[in-house]
Amino acid sequence: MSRREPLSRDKVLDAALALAAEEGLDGLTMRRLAKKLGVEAMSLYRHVSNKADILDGIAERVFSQIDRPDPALPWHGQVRAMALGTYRAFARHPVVPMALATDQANPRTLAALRPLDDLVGALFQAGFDDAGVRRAMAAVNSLIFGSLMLTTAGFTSDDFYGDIDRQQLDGYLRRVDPAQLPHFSRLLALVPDTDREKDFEAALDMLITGLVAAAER
Amino acid sequence: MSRREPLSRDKVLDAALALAAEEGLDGLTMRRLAKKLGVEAMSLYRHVSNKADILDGIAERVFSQIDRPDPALPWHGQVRAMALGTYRAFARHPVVPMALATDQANPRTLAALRPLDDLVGALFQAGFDDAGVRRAMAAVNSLIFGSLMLTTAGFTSDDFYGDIDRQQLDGYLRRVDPAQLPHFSRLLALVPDTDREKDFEAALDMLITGLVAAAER
DNA sequence: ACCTGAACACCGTTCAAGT
DNA sequence: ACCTGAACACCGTTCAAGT
Repeated sequence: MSRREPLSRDKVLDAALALAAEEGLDGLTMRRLAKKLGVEAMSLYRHVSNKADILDGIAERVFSQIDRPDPALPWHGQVRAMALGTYRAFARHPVVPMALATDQANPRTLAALRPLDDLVGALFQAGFDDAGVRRAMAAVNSLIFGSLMLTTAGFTSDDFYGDIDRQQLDGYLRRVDPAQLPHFSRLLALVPDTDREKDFEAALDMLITGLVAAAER
Repeated sequence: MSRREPLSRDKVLDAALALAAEEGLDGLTMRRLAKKLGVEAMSLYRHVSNKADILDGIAERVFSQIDRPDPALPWHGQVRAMALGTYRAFARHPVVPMALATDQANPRTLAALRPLDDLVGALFQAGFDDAGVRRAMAAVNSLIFGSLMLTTAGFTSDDFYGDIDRQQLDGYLRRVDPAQLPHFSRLLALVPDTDREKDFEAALDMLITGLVAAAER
């Protein structure tokens, strides 16, 4: 990968997202990123203040990909659209929720906070008071990022159920004693056939049922 | 800290939990952990196979602190008790959800999976079919771990709102333009006064309302 | 203005060596 | 049996130096 034109913040962030997608959060190092850009590690610091800045930058990008809700929708329709859009945006870049969860990324720019503002706006439309909005916002955000986390990490990750690691699952299934964990082992067999986005939608609809009930009280 | 008796896996894990509580996930390194135990880093490998093993070990400990649900409770009472107990156990050890979220910990022992089995068991009692149980389990787990993640990281963390960082909040409040983020900035002022466990309970109750409605259909 | 080389203070882990 | 010292291949980041 030869490079004549000078680097830029955008090019660094492009490469960082690509590298993180290929190698995971651990694989995203200043030295590897520089190599990918055909440059020495220290050159990156001309365009980015440090690694935390890179992680904030890629997180902000993902936040800014989230569509704004249609204000003509009823409030719970807006919440649903926002939540699903947020889930989809981050599911495309699984390292970003990981960086957020560990506080390695914490973007506080307008672009990153806009989706949150839209969500909060929809919840105020529902008629919650301030504390009610705060709780509802926390509930929706928790479900989104928790779902991403379970999607991304652990025994339900694509990685684990990918073709390569299929044998690991078999080994795992054999190690889980159905006599000791009867319910879990019954469930384990059907995890590979799940559509995670559909599961998130189901969870979201259950939460929204509860939100609507709470708003009406 | 002098030490005459030999090390053991349990002592290593005790020290690891303590160090992680003091220094965070980043501060938990083999070298620092060894120093805390009055030993060289390489001695740890006699009692633990590597760092991932330590993280699995402390995660398993937290899982095993979760009380089993009272089988006399109705299914949704069992789910509620499990979820709250899980939240509380992990809230006491915030580095563990972080390690789980980034797949640095992934314990697969009986002790770690027992709480999950109990949760799944309660959901089968509700009358869901296999796919319904899987979705309900994902919903509950997502809400728990997402809530922990929001509690632990980012602008709602204790760290951020601790006495030391109070000025940071003020600076943040000043940087958030109410004209640009009207709803979010309205909410921001009251975040410091929140009881995060109470907020989790509110979110959980909303989700359970939705779960009950889904089970009855 | 933009990039680099050498250096510093760290990591996890290995391996042969000590007691 | 249990612990250690030196070493290896990495990190993020600094700083003075190159063009």
